[in-house]
Amino acid sequence: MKGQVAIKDVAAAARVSTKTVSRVLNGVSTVDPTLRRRVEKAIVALDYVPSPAARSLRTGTGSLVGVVVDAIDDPFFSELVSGVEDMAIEFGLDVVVASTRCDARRERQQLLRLLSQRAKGVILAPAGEDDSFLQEYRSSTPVVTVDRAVTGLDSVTVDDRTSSQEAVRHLAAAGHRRIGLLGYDPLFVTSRRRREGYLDALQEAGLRTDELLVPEVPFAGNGVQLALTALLSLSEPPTALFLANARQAPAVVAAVHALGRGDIAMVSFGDFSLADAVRPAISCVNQEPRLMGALAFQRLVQLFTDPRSVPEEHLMTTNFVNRTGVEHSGVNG
Amino acid sequence: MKGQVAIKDVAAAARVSTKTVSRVLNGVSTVDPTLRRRVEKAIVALDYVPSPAARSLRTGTGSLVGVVVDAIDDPFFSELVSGVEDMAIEFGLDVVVASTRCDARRERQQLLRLLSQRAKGVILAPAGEDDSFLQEYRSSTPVVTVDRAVTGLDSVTVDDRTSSQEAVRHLAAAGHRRIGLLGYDPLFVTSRRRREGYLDALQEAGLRTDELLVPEVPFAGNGVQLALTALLSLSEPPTALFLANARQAPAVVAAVHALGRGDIAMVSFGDFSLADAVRPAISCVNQEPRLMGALAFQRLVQLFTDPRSVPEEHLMTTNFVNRTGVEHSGVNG
DNA sequence: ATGAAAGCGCTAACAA
DNA sequence: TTGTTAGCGCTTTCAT
Repeated sequence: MKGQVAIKDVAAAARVSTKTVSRVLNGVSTVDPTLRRRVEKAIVALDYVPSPAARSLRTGTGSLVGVVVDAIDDPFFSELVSGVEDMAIEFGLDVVVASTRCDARRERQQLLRLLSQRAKGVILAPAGEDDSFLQEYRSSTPVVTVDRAVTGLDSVTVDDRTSSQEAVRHLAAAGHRRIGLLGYDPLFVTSRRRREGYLDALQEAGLRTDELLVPEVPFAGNGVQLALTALLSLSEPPTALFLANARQAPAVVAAVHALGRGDIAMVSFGDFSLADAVRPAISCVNQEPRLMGALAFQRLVQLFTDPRSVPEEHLMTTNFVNRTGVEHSGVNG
Repeated sequence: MKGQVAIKDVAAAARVSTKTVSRVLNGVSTVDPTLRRRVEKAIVALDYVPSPAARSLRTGTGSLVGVVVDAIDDPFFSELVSGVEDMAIEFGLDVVVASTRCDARRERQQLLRLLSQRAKGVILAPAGEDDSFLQEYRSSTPVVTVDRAVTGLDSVTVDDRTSSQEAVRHLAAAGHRRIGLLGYDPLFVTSRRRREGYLDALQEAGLRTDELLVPEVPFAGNGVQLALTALLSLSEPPTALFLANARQAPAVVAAVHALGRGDIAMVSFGDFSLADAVRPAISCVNQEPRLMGALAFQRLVQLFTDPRSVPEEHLMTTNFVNRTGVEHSGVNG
């Protein structure tokens, strides 16, 4: 518990040099089994724990992995972080979290902090558009991007466009002809892709598109409610909504219910708690954020051993959780 | 960006000693303004960033703050962590997250990791019952406990008993005479306190207590569904439920709806997403996890300067979010 | 296969 | 007020 014991104490106790202890610690195979045994015994006896600081100072890289996301209290990202942590613990690495609030400046600041901490690697949900900064950053620290891809970097993302098309297709198949898209923020690639998928589905179903049904809603802030009421007061209001932003989805659902418009069908990109409990139940594109985190971490580990490997853009498949029938089992709806 | 510049480079550029640079860095006031200026200029010019590793090695303490909680993907804790992070960023500290999964061994392991990292302080939601370990730990690292108190340690918690009483009182006032308590796990202090508050409210309303209405549900795992169906199949089933565990609350709500029993009134300890959107809407005891995190951090900062100050048990007030009327505005219910 | 010595970047003592 | 020296705990030459 004291943590005062240093490598030299272990060396003394095992009557070897500090270097031999170091070798044992790092699993160097060219150590005499007898000595190794002595060292291991001394380590246990003294309750020795190596100092990450000293190691980091010497080697230039430590046992910290950074996870930089929009916000850790966003369920999508908190699950993702949890997935990362589960993996990290297996590799004996610690997870430093940092949120960007979708602010490029803050993102930069957080990344630089991690750089000064000599983080061993970074998992990042990129907010800024400044790719050149990331490219340069990448040259000193392995980076794997999640949720949103950046060309030239490793990434783990989902196929936003196709998944969205599939989701909207369900609404069209249910007979809806006026389908709104709520949560479109052109600032984000994902958002733009989801809009494309939405348009694909409309075209596929032979429905005409209508700009009025796709209001722009800033990702941050709570303009969703406004956009929703605007949508509903159109002369030809939508009968169904595609919620393209998992973060805002619960707010929209709540607002829809508060307005007493439970008749409006909704499908969401990204699952969320109680999506199956509201009436009517809400079908979702399931992104599996936890798995996304785990995959990103695995890729990061590969980059540790092979930092110059050619960037991989891993596309995860999504699965559509259809809750169309669910509404009939309740007493409501 | 290179991060290769060390203090000696700055010293050379400013034509002072490294110690003077160090003084400027640490805001020591006894530095000649002229020299200070020169140093600051050099720092900017060289884009110098101090090495936390070296500093930590030398001083024995670094810029890392640990947050050890049950699970970071639990909305309560992810909000709490977010509150901590917001504060930490202001103090130039980094946040390391670690989850315990309510496992005492894992908690211990995570705490020891943070110890070896020489974390400057730890915010902990204690899972283990081994207080003596924590007391000893405390002697080397400042610790502030959240959600659950440990005697002898600083803590930020809510008044579980009184808050629960208030919540259950609302159910009694609505005319319910058979009120169940779901989510009781005697392993946790909070859980026991909430049960007490529940009993207080029953007594206050002159309702008889019934052990059958308070099934024990292990905190981890998903025995809630089973407990729920057991409750509902009693000869005298409850007409209302007090959900004492925010984590399981959404699952219970979903199950209740899946069973088509939207007629059952529910009140939850801890607010959750869409509690206002389900029908009937669910009133909640609001714990303000984000504020809890911020307060814990503030206390931690005090402990940095005064590590031997007498432990404070900060009790946060909760506010009851009454959504009783909400159910009438929807088309359902 | 093992060890001695140097040094990573910083700050605590001490000296000037 | 400022600088010099030493050393935090580890790993990396380089010698043995």
